[in-house]
Amino acid sequence: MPVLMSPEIANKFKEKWMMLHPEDQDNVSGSIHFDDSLTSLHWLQNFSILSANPERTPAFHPQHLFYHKNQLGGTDSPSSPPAGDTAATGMPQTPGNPTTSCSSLMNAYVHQQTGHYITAQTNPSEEIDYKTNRHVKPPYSYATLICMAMQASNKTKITLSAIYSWITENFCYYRYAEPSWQNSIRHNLSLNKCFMKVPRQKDEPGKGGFWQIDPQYADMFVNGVFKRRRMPATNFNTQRQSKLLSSPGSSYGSQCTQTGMGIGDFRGPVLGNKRKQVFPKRGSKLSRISKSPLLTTEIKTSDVLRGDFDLASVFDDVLSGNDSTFEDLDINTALSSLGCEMEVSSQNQHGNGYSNEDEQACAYLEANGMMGCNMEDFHQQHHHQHVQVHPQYYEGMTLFPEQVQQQHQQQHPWEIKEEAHAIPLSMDHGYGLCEGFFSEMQLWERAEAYL
DNA sequence: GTTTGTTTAATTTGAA
DNA sequence: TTCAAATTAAACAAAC
Repeated sequence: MPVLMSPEIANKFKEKWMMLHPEDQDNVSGSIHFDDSLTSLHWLQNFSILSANPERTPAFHPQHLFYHKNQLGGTDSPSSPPAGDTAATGMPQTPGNPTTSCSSLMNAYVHQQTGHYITAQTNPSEEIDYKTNRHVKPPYSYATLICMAMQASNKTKITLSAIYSWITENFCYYRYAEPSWQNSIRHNLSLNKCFMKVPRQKDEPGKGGFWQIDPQYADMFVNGVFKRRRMPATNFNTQRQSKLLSSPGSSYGSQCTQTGMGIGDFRGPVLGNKRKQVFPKRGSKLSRISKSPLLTTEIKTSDVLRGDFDLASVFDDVLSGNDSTFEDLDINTALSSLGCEMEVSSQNQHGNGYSNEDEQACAYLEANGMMGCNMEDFHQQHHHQHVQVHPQYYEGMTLFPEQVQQQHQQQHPWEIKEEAHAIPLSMDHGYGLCEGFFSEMQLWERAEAYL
């Protein structure tokens, strides 16, 4: 049985569970009881879902509803879009913008196709299959597509032609579209700071170089979704910039000031409507590694702020009976993983956690950049924690810095100047981090949907 | 000649 | 409404 604390929640949850799993009735009437002392969710009720900024909601995974893993030549391919990717331009947005709230996503994410909307909850089978539908432009930005291709390739670098191939293989639209999109891809690779070119070795045959995601900006690609557009300048960058600017040797501050460090942070600021190159171009692309904010700034961040653990998915799993057991819903264990007993990766050994939401958001973003670990490894090593993790989350999910290090060593030749160090976190710190984390993920709002 | 890569410019779109 | 991200188009050069 799940261990839920708040009696009301527990009872509601129990009712719902019993509707779905009447076979467990015996257990309930038996000796098993709701442990009210160890895994209380009372604290959840203190979180303000109103204050949570959906734009910065790190933990919600729309793939949960829409991102299916198909197999095509060993690569991942999407069907319907991660709604968090609002980078779509070819795809008409719904009046109720799917990015505006988690609950709207949860309850009635709608996708427009040929003039009518699809409600995922009511009829998920109507998801658009972009792999076969040549008429609907995938609602992914080019940057997202590039990242998808890179990620699907399971290699650290990928050629332009491979990017083309992956896109055409997995998105029918581009198979028949005018080839101008390839120009846009190239343009994106060149202009987008997130991508860096890896020159081909002299003895390496072939045309052109390789491309990879600049680890400095890897945080922009989360769970297959390229974060989009500017952060609110006032609540994201202000403190961060002051810190970064005061950080010796870091040029990050001057850069992020330009655009708020949103994804698609193209090189050079925009003056009026014209872009003007200010930063060192081409030649400096490869040298950016050394000035990565991920590697030079003081806060290496909290894993708990990563947000890739989607507690709601656990609810989903349990309620859908998707190979889950009640043990899988051991919220307490999950919370332990997230903070209450967690270790925090931080460069700043003297850090006291995060003083406000901005810091948390920044830390979260930076954490993402460091978190490229293979979740299968993670799951194997931490299965004892009873945290059921959706397979589709594996790719981007990381909770433990050692996996990051391992991953970097194994798969990413990216230069890591400084390694994150795990430091013990006190309960107070952990609680505070938990609070920040969950206020961001609007967990309560999601959990409420089940009650 | 084709592909790849860079750059500029204009336009569209979305968030604040 | 404004600003900036994202897209689109195009020109050009270098490499294959």
